[in-house]
Amino acid sequence: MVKITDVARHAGVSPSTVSYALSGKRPISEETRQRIEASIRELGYRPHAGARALASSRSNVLALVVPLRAGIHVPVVMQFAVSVVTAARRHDHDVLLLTQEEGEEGLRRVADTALVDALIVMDVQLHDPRLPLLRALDRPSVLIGFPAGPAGLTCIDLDFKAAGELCVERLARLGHRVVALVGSPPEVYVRGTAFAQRVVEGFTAAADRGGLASSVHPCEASPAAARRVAEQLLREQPALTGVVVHNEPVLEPLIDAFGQLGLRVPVDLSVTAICPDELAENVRVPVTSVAIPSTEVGARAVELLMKKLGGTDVPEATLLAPRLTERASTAPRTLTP
Amino acid sequence: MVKITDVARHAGVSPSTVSYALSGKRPISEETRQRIEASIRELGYRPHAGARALASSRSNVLALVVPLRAGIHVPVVMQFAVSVVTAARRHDHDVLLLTQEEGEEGLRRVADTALVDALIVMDVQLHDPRLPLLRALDRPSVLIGFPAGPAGLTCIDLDFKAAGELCVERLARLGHRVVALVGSPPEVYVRGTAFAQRVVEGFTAAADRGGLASSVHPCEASPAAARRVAEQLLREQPALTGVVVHNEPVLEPLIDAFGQLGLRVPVDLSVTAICPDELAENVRVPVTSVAIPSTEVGARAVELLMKKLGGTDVPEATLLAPRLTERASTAPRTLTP
DNA sequence: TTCCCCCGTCGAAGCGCTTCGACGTCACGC
DNA sequence: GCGTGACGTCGAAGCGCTTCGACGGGGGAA
Repeated sequence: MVKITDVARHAGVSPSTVSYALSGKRPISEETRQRIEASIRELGYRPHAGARALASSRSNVLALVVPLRAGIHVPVVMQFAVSVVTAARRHDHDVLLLTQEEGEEGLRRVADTALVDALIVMDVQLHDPRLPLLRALDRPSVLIGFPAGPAGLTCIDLDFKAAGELCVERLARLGHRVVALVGSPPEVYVRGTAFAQRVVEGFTAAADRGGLASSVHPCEASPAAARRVAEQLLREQPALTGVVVHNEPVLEPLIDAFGQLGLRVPVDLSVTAICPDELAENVRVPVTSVAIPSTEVGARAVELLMKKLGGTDVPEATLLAPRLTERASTAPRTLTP
Repeated sequence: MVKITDVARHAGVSPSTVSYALSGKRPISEETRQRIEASIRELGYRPHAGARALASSRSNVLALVVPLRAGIHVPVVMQFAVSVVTAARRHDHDVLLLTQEEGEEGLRRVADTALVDALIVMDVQLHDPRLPLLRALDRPSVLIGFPAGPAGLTCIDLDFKAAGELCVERLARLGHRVVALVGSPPEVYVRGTAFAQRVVEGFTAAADRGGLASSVHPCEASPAAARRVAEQLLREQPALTGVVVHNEPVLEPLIDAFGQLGLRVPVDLSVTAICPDELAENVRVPVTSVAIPSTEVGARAVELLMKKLGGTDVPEATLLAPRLTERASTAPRTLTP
């Protein structure tokens, strides 16, 4: 293994000079720097991560805690993880993958052993048991999602409430007066996943504001459940013409079910969704949707963390404005005379 | 921060004794060990990962390289990643997440800086540019998937060839004489992804062996492409009664398309698939399938790596036998008189 | 009883890097 | 012309842990 002393000897300088040339923490003459860089290349030098971490008390590793639970859409998680890794690399950091399963103990472990410098936590619950720990930890963290009491924490997410509102407003502007929300599986609400609830809030608020009749229907992530919900909607709200879907796996089955029940999208029924663009585009009828900007959230989370590591203050809350893309699943309400 | 010397003082022993008590590399009397463990708990001691890595030249971190490409089924990757993390934790290791994008340079970096002790590489291509590097690296690695020349490497995967055979044999036993394989998107074959090709090999070999008429059809991952393939199959092989699908996103759309073309599954057409059980179970018609055992592959990959790290020899190739689960999509061929 | 060896523990020497203080040199201002 | 910084570099002191060699003591073999 080639070490910093080898480089130093080869370049005719002291090890500390090599270190400073690498870190830029002290001025080094252009000429010396060139010589050092040449030696590094020639010898193929790579600083030892452990030694560096020990001496500098910085590991240049971020922890990313991913959820495993039922009812969350896996591709979104993956896309998010990839964007975190990519963003982290831009800042010369790596990413350690932790599962939710490890829980608080896992967070404490990687933080206390100085394995990581900072943490990103996904799938935050309204009353997440990890919150006190994250507040107490000496390492900065960023949460994806908003808990009930976000004070003292840094949180970022799509503004799901605004997303819910946006979907309803879109339908209202198209003339729809009776709308329904097909939401996440019941267990997601039961455990208090913030984003699911916020969609409901936004949906309901916008419907009330606009004087629309509305209802909310949690739905299991199966085609059969989708079918049941479709039947129920028809039975209970025969005047229904607008549906908002916030449940990825059910989007396509639901549209199919409506079709089989004699409701054509968008002729008889307009559908909007909150889901990844990729999904919205690949349904039989491309769906007007608010995108889940996982890539942007991931990148922004890393930026926030880097600022915090650098000692800069960052806002406690970052809400990304929803953007709705018009596709083929929405149309003005057909007025029945 | 509480360090090993603090624990040592508190327990009335020397730091080295604490270290040995922790690692078990030298015998420590039961009584002393108890005292040390009590001190550790009381003081909340956690060994500093960097210091440990520096002194022991073991970071206790594994690198996991995940693919990002088109045509691979994301939930499988995620499930695999989670199983690697879980298995690694059982061996007191953590997992560093790398993206394919980082390429060879990324592998070299984490290996040469001693950030990781070993590597797991997913989505190996037949002529993967990373192979020479992996052979040359001083750290052990395990590949998920088999390249063209696996000598000197440790590889593990589902036996996709056997899986292809199994699907055909099942159809043959049910009396089907004309079969087709709907495979991965063309680009997957173009770039030489081994597992896709092996399915084709197995499929073709078994069909030939059984004297079945067969054809192979790569297929884009979109409902429209599925529909086109279905139409093409009907046109070109009117006697077709058995289909093997190795393309997750297309499984359901394909069955739908057949339905719309007047072919009922399994009455007119038997379908088997190679895909995650979770998907096979959630199609309109639950599909008889060979599962992709991502969880098992992940866990086994970690075990292999641990053995290699421990100096034990491991087999170069580990092929997991395919297992077919009978569901509703297969039936004996209806003999037309 | 004596010798030897093994058990349990200690002390010290690093692992490879960063960082702090120090020092010489040069340019600039007064 | 001399003080005063700033610049560029060096040496040494760790960072917290593991590990090697050593050593005292006790038990078994001879």
